[in-house]
Amino acid sequence: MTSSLKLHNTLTGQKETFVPLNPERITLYVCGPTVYNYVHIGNARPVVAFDVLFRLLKRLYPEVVYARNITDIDDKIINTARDNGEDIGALTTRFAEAFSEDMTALNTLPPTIVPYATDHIAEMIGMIEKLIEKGHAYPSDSGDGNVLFAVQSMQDYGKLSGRSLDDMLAGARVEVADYKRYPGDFILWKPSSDDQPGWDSPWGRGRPGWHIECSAMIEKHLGKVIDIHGGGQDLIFPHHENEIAQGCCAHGTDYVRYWVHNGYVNIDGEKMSKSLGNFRLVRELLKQYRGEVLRFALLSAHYRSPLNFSEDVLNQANATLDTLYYALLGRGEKIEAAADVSLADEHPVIVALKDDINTAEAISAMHAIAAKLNKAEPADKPALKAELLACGELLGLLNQDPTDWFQNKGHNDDGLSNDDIDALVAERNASKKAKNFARADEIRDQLKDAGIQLEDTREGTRWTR
RNA sequence: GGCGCGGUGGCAGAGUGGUUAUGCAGCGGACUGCAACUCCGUAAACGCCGGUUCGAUUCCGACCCGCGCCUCCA
Repeated sequence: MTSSLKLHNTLTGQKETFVPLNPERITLYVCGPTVYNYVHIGNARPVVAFDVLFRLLKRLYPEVVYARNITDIDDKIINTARDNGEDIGALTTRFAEAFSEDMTALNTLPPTIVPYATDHIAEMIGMIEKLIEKGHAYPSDSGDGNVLFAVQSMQDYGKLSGRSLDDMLAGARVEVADYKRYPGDFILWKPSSDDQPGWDSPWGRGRPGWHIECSAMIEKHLGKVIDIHGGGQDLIFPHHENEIAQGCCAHGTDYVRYWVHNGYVNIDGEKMSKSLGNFRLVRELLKQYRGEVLRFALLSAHYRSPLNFSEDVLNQANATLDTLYYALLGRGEKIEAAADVSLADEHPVIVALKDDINTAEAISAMHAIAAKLNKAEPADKPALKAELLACGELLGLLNQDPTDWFQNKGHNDDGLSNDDIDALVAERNASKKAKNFARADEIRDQLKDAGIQLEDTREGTRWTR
């Protein structure tokens, strides 16, 4: 009997055994970006975390359909385009591409489906009509073109975020507006002025509210009820709460079986956010650190814990990856990874990941394999190397050639080409042979000052940058 | 005000009612012309106060501190 996948479900606050609706076809949806600027490392956390879940699910089940949307209609987009004097379509295309590039640099697999909100306006309108029909939504009484969801029409509204309507109003931060019958009601459709993008609808020319696109795209691509819906904790309320309201009330069914939310990336103990301005763009970080370093840093803590982001964390991630890549590189001998090695169902790394995606535990297990690999007899190395690589594959790590890892750290600020270095290394070896250790050490120090380390192995000298 | 989360060794970060997390950094040793890598060994922690228990970092309660959501936000 193999252990089963367990996931923390925000709906119950418990770690639960994952029981799919249909074990032949797993459905996963993760909220993607609203494309009006570059994403920061906090935005990248769910993408990387759920990429690991996607990889794990693919290992455990025959088919996994993973959808991650692009929200390309939103007031922030409209405002940014106006400020830039840029066409909205050009803006959203530009940042959707940038997002895709950044996430590729973090070695995330492309989702099965990347639906765009503006390709699903008809589905959204259809869903809103259904909600009105069933008495869960209404066009505003003033006839101004707004359509609202009536939260009081839903028995257990607030169950995901664990709050009652009374609690929410007590916060006194809900927007009271005269087009709402109840202050907690939220917008499904809003009118557009002539200079704003809009689509014809039964309620006049307008555009969708924030939450409806996810519900409509989930129904179209994954079904009325899906297995797993992921996202950052800050989406629990109102976004996911409202998605539940829309999905459950429109379909008269459940909406999502397992809600999975990742914790924040913090800076100096505070949440990284666009509004606080304390964010670090993935794009900027990639100039200084390789994508794998960023990915490793994001995976070094459990996905639900806060992750304090700092230079220190990134440097440690880099050093730790060095250790793992050294094991793959070997002590100068060539190690060919054995072919056709697959991890046992109860392999420590798989067991760790099945326990609510415990990546820290999985990485620890990888270190154990690396240590074994370092110590192993030559005959045992190919299998261990293959095992370590297979573990890395599950986590989306260690997919580079070890020599490249050490020689191409991405920042060649030493001004030396690989050929220059090879020439100096050759000169040093000649000096060593002539017992001219002073000159040999001089060369090594010179290279060291340039950030290049030398290692003398039985198979010759190798260098790392 | 309502609801919720967390405080682990220098740093990062898992986990557990009683025996090592793990990694980075440190220290000692082996290897090396000297290094680096690797190996062997080593030190160091569970916010504070009570309670339950033979025994608590792990369970319960209070307290202190930090953070988050209730508004756009991954």
